[in-house]
Amino acid sequence: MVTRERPTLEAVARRAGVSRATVSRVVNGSTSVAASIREAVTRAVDELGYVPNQAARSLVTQRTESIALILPETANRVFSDDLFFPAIIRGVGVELEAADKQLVLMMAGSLKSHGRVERYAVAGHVDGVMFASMHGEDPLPGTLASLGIPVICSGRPLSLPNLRGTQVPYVDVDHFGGVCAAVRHLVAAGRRRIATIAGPQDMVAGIDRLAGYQATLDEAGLAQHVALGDFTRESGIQAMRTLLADDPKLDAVFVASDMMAHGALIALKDAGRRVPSDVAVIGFDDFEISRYSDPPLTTVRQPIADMGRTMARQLLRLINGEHGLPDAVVLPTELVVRESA
Amino acid sequence: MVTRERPTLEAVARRAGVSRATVSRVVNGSTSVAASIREAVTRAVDELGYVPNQAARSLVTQRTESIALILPETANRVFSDDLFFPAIIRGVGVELEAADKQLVLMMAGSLKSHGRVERYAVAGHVDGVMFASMHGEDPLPGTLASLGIPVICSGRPLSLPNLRGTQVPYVDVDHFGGVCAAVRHLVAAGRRRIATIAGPQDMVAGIDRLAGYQATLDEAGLAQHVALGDFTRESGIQAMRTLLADDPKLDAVFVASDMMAHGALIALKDAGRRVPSDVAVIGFDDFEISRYSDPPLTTVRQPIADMGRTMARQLLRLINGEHGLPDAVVLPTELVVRESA
DNA sequence: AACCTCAACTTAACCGGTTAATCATAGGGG
DNA sequence: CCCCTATGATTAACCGGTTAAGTTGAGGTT
Repeated sequence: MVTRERPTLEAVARRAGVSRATVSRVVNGSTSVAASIREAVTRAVDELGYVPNQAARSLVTQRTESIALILPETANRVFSDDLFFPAIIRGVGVELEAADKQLVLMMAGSLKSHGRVERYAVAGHVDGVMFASMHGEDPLPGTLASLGIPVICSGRPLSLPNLRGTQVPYVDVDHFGGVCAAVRHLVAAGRRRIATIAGPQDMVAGIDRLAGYQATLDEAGLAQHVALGDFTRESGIQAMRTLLADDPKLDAVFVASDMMAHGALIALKDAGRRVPSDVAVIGFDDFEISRYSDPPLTTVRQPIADMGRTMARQLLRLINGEHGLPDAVVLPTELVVRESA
Repeated sequence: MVTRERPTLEAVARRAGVSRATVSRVVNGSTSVAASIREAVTRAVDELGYVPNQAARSLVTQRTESIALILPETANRVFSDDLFFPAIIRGVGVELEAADKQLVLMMAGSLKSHGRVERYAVAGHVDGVMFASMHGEDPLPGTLASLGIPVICSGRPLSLPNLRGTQVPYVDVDHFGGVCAAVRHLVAAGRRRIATIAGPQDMVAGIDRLAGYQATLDEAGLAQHVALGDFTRESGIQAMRTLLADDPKLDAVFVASDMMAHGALIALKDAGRRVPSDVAVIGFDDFEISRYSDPPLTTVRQPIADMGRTMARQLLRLINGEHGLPDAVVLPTELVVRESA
């Protein structure tokens, strides 16, 4: 294993018979270098296989060309996270690759890791930080932002008001609108006893989706039946059983996540109900598995990868010091009608 | 947005009334610093909120304290990748966090991105590189290794022999053993017409699993029926139909991935076969969804997160210059018996 | 008291780039 | 013919750490 010495600017300069500064200019594509010299330098670079040392470069430029993505590694991580984060990562990755930035992934659940993340960002190891759907009210984004570090969140952060004036910009999807479309679809189909399985009320996704359900039922003048779940399939099963016990004659249920919706389908089948004839079911997410459930699930599609891309784009702008960026970007959701409703 | 000046070593030194070198020693936990001085420095560090500048540090130490994980962003990415990579990432993340290293994620599919990855690694931006299950014969791991960069692969790399003597170490699971256990289970249950849906033959997972099937059937003196899939559910459906058409009386099928196994279940139901009474089905992966399929899937569990952890551990050792590391670590697989076989 | 040792600190060189300030040279204007 | 100005290169300072080499002084020897 030969740890071959890597050529430095100096070496290239000597070989090309010019100064370090000139080589630096050529490498960074500066104008005002004579064509002949430029060509000589380029040749030397190729011959030696020169690659700039990023550490040296960032030391002086104060830029690292990399971005951190923080994933919440919470105690109660749920399976659907494993369907959500890859899509986010993919979206982010595409956009960063185009901008030739690197993606640094960090998990942050414990307080200890919070410190780690903060120190890391503050140490100037990254040019900006993205947070993927935090649970609860996490102070970290605000803290970093108030330290002058470019930050963006996926999912509207909870408790925005009192962050000492530091508004953390975010990208989210239109939970509310999507749910309204879903519930109206149920109403329009003549359903009148429409229940919901809501998500955890410490997450925006949980809160907003429940709000959408409530608003639409109010609008239609129908009674509400709410059960709570935590986005897991198992909790969907439990919640569905509870709802059936409370109101055996319910004829539809809007479920705040696909994973819970699958749980609901299982519970309904166990209870001898047919979907959609007895009970209509609509989920939220449009994960791939929902195309293959029994019956295929009608659901609200959220553009997850797009969220990742948008986050990355916004953050890059922030880093470039662009002004007048929106505090919030809300991407549209869309009702995908299959067979369950 | 106040981009507050970060304090430097110099500032801390002035405040504590000592030299930069002394502060550096304290920060790095060197011995041979008087307790009183150490305490004064620590206080200054706290008061100023000093955090070392990583760029400056790596410039001299030639270490970045970060590790790259390369994911293949192939044209035909399949859904099961989204179940596989998060687990790998989680495993890797846990191990790196414990070692206080950072994880840099890179996608590498196109040739262009190959160059990007190579340049990045060569630029000394990371201390080592991990490759997650590459498709086909990818020269990149070998290239980097021969450049003296610590490298490790998840999944035995194809075409090892001719890499100019550079053997790339890897971590893999015991595909062969797992499949043997699965197929023997079928044989022991009295199944005699055992088909298989194999994975793509340009991936070790595809190749080894087919080999396991073939070896076990040889051993049992049974005839082989092979159909090929590409690890997608859709291809599982197709392959199962083909197998049924070829041999309507088959009584078992080993499927090389859970996702394809679900496809097979769908196709079998469509064809009016009951599982497991008519046809037994065994998959490979043990993804969470397989606990909830209809019927719950008997499958071979592979410890994916463990693979990530092991990869990270091995790579860290490699980076630390430990000798006598095994070229290969093969983790055990385990048959999980549910209801489909 | 002079000398040596050794622990603990400081000095200064260095890592590999960027870039402001400086300098050389050729061309144009008076 | 001389001076001034561009143009394009070089010089050198700097980024913020680490660490080898050098300095200082307290304590132990003889």
